[in-house]
Amino acid sequence: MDLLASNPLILKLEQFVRLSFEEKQVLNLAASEGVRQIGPRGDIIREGDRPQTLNLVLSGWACRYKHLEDGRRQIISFVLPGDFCDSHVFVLRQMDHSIGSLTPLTYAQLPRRRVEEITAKHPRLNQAFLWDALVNAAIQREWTVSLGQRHALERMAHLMCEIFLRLRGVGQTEGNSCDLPLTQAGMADAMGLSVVHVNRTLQELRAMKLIVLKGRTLTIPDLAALQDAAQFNPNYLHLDAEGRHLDANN
Amino acid sequence: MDLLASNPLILKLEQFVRLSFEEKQVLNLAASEGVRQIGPRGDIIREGDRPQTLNLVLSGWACRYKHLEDGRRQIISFVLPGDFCDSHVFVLRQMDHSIGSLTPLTYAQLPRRRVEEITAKHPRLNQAFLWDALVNAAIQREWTVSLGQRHALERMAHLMCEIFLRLRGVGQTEGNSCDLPLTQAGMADAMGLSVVHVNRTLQELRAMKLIVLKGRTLTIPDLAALQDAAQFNPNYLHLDAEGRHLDANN
DNA sequence: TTAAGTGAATTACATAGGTTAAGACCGCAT
DNA sequence: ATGCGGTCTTAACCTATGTAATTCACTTAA
Repeated sequence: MDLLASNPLILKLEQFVRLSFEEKQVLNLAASEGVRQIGPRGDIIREGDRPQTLNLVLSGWACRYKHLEDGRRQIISFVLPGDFCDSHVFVLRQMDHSIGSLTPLTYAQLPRRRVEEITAKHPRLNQAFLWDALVNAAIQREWTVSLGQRHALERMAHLMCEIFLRLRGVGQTEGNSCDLPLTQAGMADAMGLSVVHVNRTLQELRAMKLIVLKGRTLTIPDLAALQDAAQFNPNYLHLDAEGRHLDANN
Repeated sequence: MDLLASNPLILKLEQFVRLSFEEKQVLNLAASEGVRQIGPRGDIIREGDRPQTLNLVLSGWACRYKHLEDGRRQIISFVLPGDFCDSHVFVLRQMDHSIGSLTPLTYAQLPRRRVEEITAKHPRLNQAFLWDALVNAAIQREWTVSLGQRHALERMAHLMCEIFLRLRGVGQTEGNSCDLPLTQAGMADAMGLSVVHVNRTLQELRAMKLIVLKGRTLTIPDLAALQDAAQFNPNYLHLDAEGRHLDANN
């Protein structure tokens, strides 16, 4: 397995800090232990669980979600390759939400002790994990803005910009295309819209030539145009080049 | 100043971990240095800023918010007494949102070095700060659920349950009443509703006898009933008694 | 080869919530 | 006391989005 070149966690963190060879080795080792697989529509963790491991997604998509009592469901965020399922959970008693797979999923299950060991020995990795957690918080804030203020069309366009850029950061895009393994029902749960309206909105985005969506493949012919339609400002992803200030000493 | 008894940060953190006398002293000292005041409707930090200090709210309310280009505005979260304005910001380059005061505000401005010193010397405080940050993330996730799935009435009821419980945790309630220094326009910006609809919804909550709202005082005659109306489950605030497992050794 | 299941698309209709506008109320500065 | 700006309230009307139901395409499984 050629993890050295393709470990999505490394690719992601290197958007923030250049890692030393040793640090990369540590991450690769971690990502090769305790690897699990599950099919689509499975739960990795359920609300109420008290996980003693940290899960790192290596390939496939998952999502955080929460059900209301009457069956309504909200997808809270997408967990993409290179993302942790439950960073720092050890501090809280129980999960306050569930995490489920949207596609077949490969993930590494790291025991608590292993995580603590890595962060203790490698302060810069620890720093990078913190950066990652802060970016996730920023994404969650941006979802608040989308759900609160953006109309259906803007909201969908915004989500697609975000997903495309996040996937690009972990080497999962090809040109202006990427995978979008979401059903319209999935999009609906994520955006707080009905399935019918998701469909309408998708048609509209297609008619405007802002997206091409065939099967599970999303193509964005003109990213700048899509960003405009979404009022998308990438600052919250904190990918600014200036972020690369913590150079490794190798 | 009798901070020992009333420092809201200490009150909040002690919901999670019992602090030693020394740890409390450290927090009190921090909260008494560099104290600032500003009036209502001022900005403490603006999107794009690169803060070199950490602000701790001692009294009054603030909010995180973001503007869209056409003037729409979303309040992303409320910053209450005992809350940090910008935890861990040092890691990110720039603020991706602004923080403004909703009332006259007192806050302590801690220089970066001071914060790093405290977390380095007092691991349990560091742990408690982490708990706090994780609870904030959980609150943000719950807002995602509210904005995505809950109808206006549930959403308003939910917000009021949350605010009441958060304020109770820092000793800012009296019986079943608390301060609610929000205009209806403020609520609208927070809940993604129009002012008119906030007004309608408030009338409805009043008619159902779920809340009494006079001036800036909110009274909740029957918290359980309000929670029901909101489908409110407090688990995401992580206040479970079991959380008190990290007892101090004093 | 069919049957069953899932996802996409489309139509007709219903409604929660938005918009605009106008009064009423209240504190405050002159 | 007067006027003024902020806030709340209400009304009339409008629209973005939801609901329900149907059809079509495609896959899988027997």
